[in-house]
Amino acid sequence: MRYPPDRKQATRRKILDAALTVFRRDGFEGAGVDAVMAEAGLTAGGFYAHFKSKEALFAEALVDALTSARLIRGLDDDSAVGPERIRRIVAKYLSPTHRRFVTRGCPMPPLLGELARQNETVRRDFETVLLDVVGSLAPHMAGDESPAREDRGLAILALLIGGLSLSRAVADESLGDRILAACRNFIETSPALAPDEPKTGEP
Amino acid sequence: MRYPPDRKQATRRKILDAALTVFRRDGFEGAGVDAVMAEAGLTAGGFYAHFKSKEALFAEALVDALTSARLIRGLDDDSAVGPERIRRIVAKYLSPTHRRFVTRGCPMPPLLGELARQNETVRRDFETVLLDVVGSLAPHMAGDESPAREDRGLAILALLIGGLSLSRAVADESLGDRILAACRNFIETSPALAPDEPKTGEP
DNA sequence: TGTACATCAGTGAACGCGCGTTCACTGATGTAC
DNA sequence: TGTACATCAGTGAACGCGCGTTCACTGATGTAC
Repeated sequence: MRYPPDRKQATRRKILDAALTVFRRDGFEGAGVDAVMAEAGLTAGGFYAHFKSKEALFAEALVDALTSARLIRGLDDDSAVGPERIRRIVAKYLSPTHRRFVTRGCPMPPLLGELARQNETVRRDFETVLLDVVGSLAPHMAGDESPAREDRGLAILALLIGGLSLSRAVADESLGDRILAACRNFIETSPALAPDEPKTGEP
Repeated sequence: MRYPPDRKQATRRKILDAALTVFRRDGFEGAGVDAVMAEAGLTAGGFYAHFKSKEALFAEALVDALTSARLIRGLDDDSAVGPERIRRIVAKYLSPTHRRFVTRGCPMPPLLGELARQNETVRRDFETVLLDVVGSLAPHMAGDESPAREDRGLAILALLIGGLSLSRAVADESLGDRILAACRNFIETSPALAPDEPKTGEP
């Protein structure tokens, strides 16, 4: 190789990161290739040396983001195990801070609606990472049976996404925070975080 | 008045209905004024005799849809009262049928992400109807205190929206159905539908 | 070390296209007498 | 009842604009000797 591939790889990464920022802020249809490249400090023409199309970029950026989703995988909370870990993830996910910083937050709330309109290939890629994320959540769920814990993981994920989406869609910020608190509380009092035994009296 | 206003009003309604169909299917940015008017059996030019802009149409269509949201208000289940009513709404909302028919379903899952990017006026309009919807849900919630019941309504709504959104974003339909079932089950076992007393042994 | 040449990531102008919006018009529906 | 005129909802062509994509090019980074 006459030319160091590291350089090109680094630019590709920059585009991928820029894409995530811009997509989360303006949506997939709302964000232009120009805007993404400008965010990466480049011009639009060079884009096609790295990606086949805007659609291909979207798929890869989304998968990339979820693959290394520190927040939702609880990577910063790995000291905690079991329900306590879920609790911490939920607290961070449904926080006013996360509500405010769309650009650096979870890509699912701003993009899930548009994703549902994408072709099957993109959605299959997403599906794979999603199951992987749930798989990293499940072991910490209360309960014995493995499929039930995964299902609870899916439900909690749905609640996180729906709650954050709702809180961002309303105009009043304090209502937004109230929605977040309501969702946090709902999870807190759910059996997903309760002690294992289903039928025990109070101590 | 020389010209019957009923005729114009009827056309306006047709555009509003068409808009909802097209917006739910293609999103706000994805749907063109041409497509909306075609769906209504009209041509694009006539649009501006009814609405100031595409954005104004979006706001009005969304509010209109939620104002008369039969499904989520449980208007077809008014025989049931209390938790049983919530149960029925949830079962319908998180059903494979609802997952499949985006075009005639709740407008929030496909449009919430884009709504969060709209200006404050639109979001304030949405906020008002949202609180009204929650207000129609709350009285049927388990529990005594009124604000707590509203909060549970908000959380359940978030879970409905998130669950349906997730189920539509994955490629595999059976996984979609599994997500729905997981969310239904999560609500079913939550204290929101449980009997009032927090500390009672089994009968 | 120095010079000539090769590579290729990134530039920027150009393309065709579809969008939201405007506007002169048409023709069906009404009123006047 | 019939004829002339007025209204105005809806048409369809046109507009400027920004989009995704293409492509001839440039110039920095490398190799050859």
